[in-house]
Amino acid sequence: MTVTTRIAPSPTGDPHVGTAYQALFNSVFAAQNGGRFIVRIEDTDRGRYNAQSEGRILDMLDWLGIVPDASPRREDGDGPYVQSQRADLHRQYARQLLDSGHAYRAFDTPEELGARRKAAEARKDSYLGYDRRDRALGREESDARAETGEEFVIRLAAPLEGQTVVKDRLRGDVIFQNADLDDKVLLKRDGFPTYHLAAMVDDHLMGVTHVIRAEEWLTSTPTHIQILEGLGWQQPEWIHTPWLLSSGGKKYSKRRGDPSVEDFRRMGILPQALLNYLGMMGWSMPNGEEVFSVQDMVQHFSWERVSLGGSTFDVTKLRWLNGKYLREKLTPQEVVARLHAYLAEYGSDLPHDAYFDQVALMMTPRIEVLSEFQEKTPYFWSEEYPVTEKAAALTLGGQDALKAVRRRLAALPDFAHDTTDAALRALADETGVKVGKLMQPLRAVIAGTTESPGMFEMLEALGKERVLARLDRVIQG
RNA sequence: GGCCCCAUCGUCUAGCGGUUAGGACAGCGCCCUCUCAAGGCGCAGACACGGGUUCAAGUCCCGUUGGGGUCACCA
Repeated sequence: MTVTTRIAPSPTGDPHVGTAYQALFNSVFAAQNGGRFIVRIEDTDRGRYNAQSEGRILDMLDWLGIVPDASPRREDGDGPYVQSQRADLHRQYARQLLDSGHAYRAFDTPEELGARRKAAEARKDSYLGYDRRDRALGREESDARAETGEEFVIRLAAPLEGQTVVKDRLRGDVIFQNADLDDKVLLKRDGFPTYHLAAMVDDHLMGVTHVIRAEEWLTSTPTHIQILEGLGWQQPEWIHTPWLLSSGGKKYSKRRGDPSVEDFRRMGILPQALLNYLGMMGWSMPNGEEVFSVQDMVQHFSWERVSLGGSTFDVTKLRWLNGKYLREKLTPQEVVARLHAYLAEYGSDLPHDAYFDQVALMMTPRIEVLSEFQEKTPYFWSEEYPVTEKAAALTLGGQDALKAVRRRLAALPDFAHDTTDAALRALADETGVKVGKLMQPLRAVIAGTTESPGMFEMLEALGKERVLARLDRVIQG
């Protein structure tokens, strides 16, 4: 049986980092086993459905470079991969469960249920599930009431005694007492299945062999097992992955203000770096290496190396890792190409020429994320660049040095790195001042700031004409 | 509240009975240096607690505490 894994995101809003996390582990495990990884959109909650969301989730996967073997954009014989289009199938199996006695109709209205639940909470009942009152209804009565058009849901007739054991790959046997469980809704009044039914039906029909999902699903797994048993289907392997948390120790969530994948993209995080970072959340390479590719992960992945405590997402470390990719993992050509494409995507019209490459290369060790590039380089793109207070003071106080420097630079045949280097050092030597005393005012003038790339590469890039003009603009007398 | 999961530096983690408890990010210091970075070197920093088991426990067992999840006609 070929290994098949899946993610089943709900199209309710922004593409979630958790979805990317699950996509990573699911796709890596499938790839390692020569299996298939599929994406199924779970849109059975018509109330929370968001039309744009599906496309954005699929776009996110594209951007990350995670290619599903099947998805709504890549249908094969086992689809459709959009759950709402499979509702007939779900109804059919709900019916089968009903007929085999593994499920029953419940006619309680949502209002009744809500009231009873409130009462149970008020009584401080430990059992807050469905009280199973319609489970006692005879089939004839149930059929008759349904016949008259009375609305109902179909609930699982879960076993009342004994236990259900979840054989979790990561946690071992997790034992649930059936008495603690309740009869979950399988088919809602609107005729759509709940996640519980739909996911199990689809997973089975799509040949999913390993259900790899977040830990929050662990407690509903007994229900899933019971549905599978009711249908007479084989269980997949269950694997519940650890939590992704945000700084407060709470679940990582866009709603709490944590960045979405699109936010990271906008920030100028590389997809490789994001994937790498996600990979080290809860998993580590056997050799301890922290910088690794998806291919490395495919090669070395094992559940044994997954740690179970939740991991707190640290944007600072992600940024460091992203900088590492910029400096060490990407070739200079790749960096300039990525950077230019990024800037173009967000509205910049800088031409991609040799000058751009030159500036990009000298800035590479000085930025961690792509969005920092333009903020830190205004003086390369215009004669009107901001001047910091410190730089202004340096310009004012360094007039003598600036005059001397201007004279010396003006006499140079060209502004090649080595030429200006030799000239300024010679000037410092001759006048007996430290070379820094010359360079800091110069830097303040040509960059408007005291922080910049190396002086000589900067001079070479800017060129003689622009540099002298900038000096002339500030030299007084 | 019931049930379930989890627990090593601030953070991500290594450790799978015997270690001076290792690495990375962040922090701090030094070096390099024309500034800022990058880079190099170093400092500081953790086994939640209590019982067992064992010659030996961060590692195994139990309990406590703490954190999280779940108990929706949401996924």
